[in-house]
Amino acid sequence: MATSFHVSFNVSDKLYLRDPESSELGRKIVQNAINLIHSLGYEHFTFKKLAAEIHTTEAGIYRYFENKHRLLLYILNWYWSYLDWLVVFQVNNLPSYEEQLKKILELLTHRLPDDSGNIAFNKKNLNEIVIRESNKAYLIKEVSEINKEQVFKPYKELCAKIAAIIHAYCPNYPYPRSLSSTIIEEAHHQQFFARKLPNLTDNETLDADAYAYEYLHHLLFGLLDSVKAKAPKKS
Amino acid sequence: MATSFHVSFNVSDKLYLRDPESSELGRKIVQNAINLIHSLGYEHFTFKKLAAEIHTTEAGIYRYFENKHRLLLYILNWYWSYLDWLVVFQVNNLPSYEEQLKKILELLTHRLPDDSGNIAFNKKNLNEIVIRESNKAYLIKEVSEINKEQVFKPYKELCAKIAAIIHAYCPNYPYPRSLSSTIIEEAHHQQFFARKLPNLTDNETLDADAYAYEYLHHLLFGLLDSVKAKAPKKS
DNA sequence: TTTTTAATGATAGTATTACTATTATTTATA
DNA sequence: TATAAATAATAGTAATACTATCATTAAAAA
Repeated sequence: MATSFHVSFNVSDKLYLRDPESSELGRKIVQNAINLIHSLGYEHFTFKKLAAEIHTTEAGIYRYFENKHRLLLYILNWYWSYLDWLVVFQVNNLPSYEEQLKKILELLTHRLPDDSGNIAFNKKNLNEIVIRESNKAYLIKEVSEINKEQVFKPYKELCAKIAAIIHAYCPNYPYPRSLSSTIIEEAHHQQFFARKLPNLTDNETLDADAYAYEYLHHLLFGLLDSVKAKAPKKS
Repeated sequence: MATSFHVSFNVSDKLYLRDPESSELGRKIVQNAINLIHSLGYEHFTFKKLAAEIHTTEAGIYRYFENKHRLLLYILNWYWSYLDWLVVFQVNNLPSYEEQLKKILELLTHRLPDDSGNIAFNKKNLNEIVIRESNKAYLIKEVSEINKEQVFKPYKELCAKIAAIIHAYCPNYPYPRSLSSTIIEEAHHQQFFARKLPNLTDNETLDADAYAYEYLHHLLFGLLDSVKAKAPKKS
């Protein structure tokens, strides 16, 4: 409500039954859900276990979220909205599109910066559940129905924002949105692979996040610069 | 056993309790699982529903597979092994590495060819569950433990095979394996997005599979050719 | 301050899921 | 023909994914 950037953001009110930002219990649910999904994995995470963790009851959590998928979506929407906000405030004012794209790669491959505002969530855990669980939010049979409820809006907006910068950097590139979604997805996948299934990557020495950055940097600029070179400025 | 390429392939025997290729019931389980996962979605798919479908009992299915995740892994391993086989027999003999890579993109973005052998599975359904469900096989907390049981070997081998062709086409490219896994993953994601969340892509006119092919073709060759151009042959 | 409302806590209960166990029956093999 | 192996039929358990009810507490309105 206030102009402080606090947290509600764009998160669709379709995602919850009662706004978890509006109460202490609500905030505890989300905070602890992040940590519990992180430690158990989404499949083994249940409302009953979460309730035990925060000394409330299962029914108490059901008053806030219809089911655990909605809660996951809520967390991811928060993350996507927050990244979007970071793009607006930490990226758009950088002097060149190249710098902007580099900064975006950094944001996508590294955990959320610590400095930023009054955020109660464990950023390391949040980052790791985004990497491991975010695909489960949309790779489902019901994707088209829930898409009507705007629950992917923050993801689409983030994707569009990055696509716009790609387009600005290289107006001739014909697939800015697909490249944007590819960068987002692979920022997560390549980190996951580098950590858990390293044969699927070429990493040998770097941390997973640094590796994903290097790889995507090379891919993004290799591709875009070659397109720029082929179709030189008309002016 | 025979040299006919039938189906058992590389699929690790850790994946099943009793080999589903060894009996009529086993084959029915896998065949119908593909169709039922396709129509219900992995999350709503249960052994009880599958048992009803093929007029057997839940316990009967548990004799073949420990749980539905193992069954999914079995199906995916079959798919990855089969693709690997296709790469060996339909790709490696093509006259140029460029042709080979194009053929691989075609195989990754289009459903399995109909001609190929005595395959009882519904290829359209198989292809669609690979697109929608394959991430759920490895984006899990227990990935490292199950990885020890070799259950991702076919995926890694496929990835390595494609990486080798990428390397042959462009020896200077420093990330052939990551690019290979990216191509595989995005062949599926971009198709899914083009169908279900089209704002995440730039597709307007093509079928999802054709779009994914075009996009990845442009990405792969745009990138590799620019690397080739930068570091010309030393000979 | 009292009244009303809203949120929470405590408890119970149901249908489905994810299994395991047992025993009888059928089918294949020795 | 005996033996073993696979399947069918049935039952049962613990956990999951919810819904419902009612008492208590805290917050807001009168």
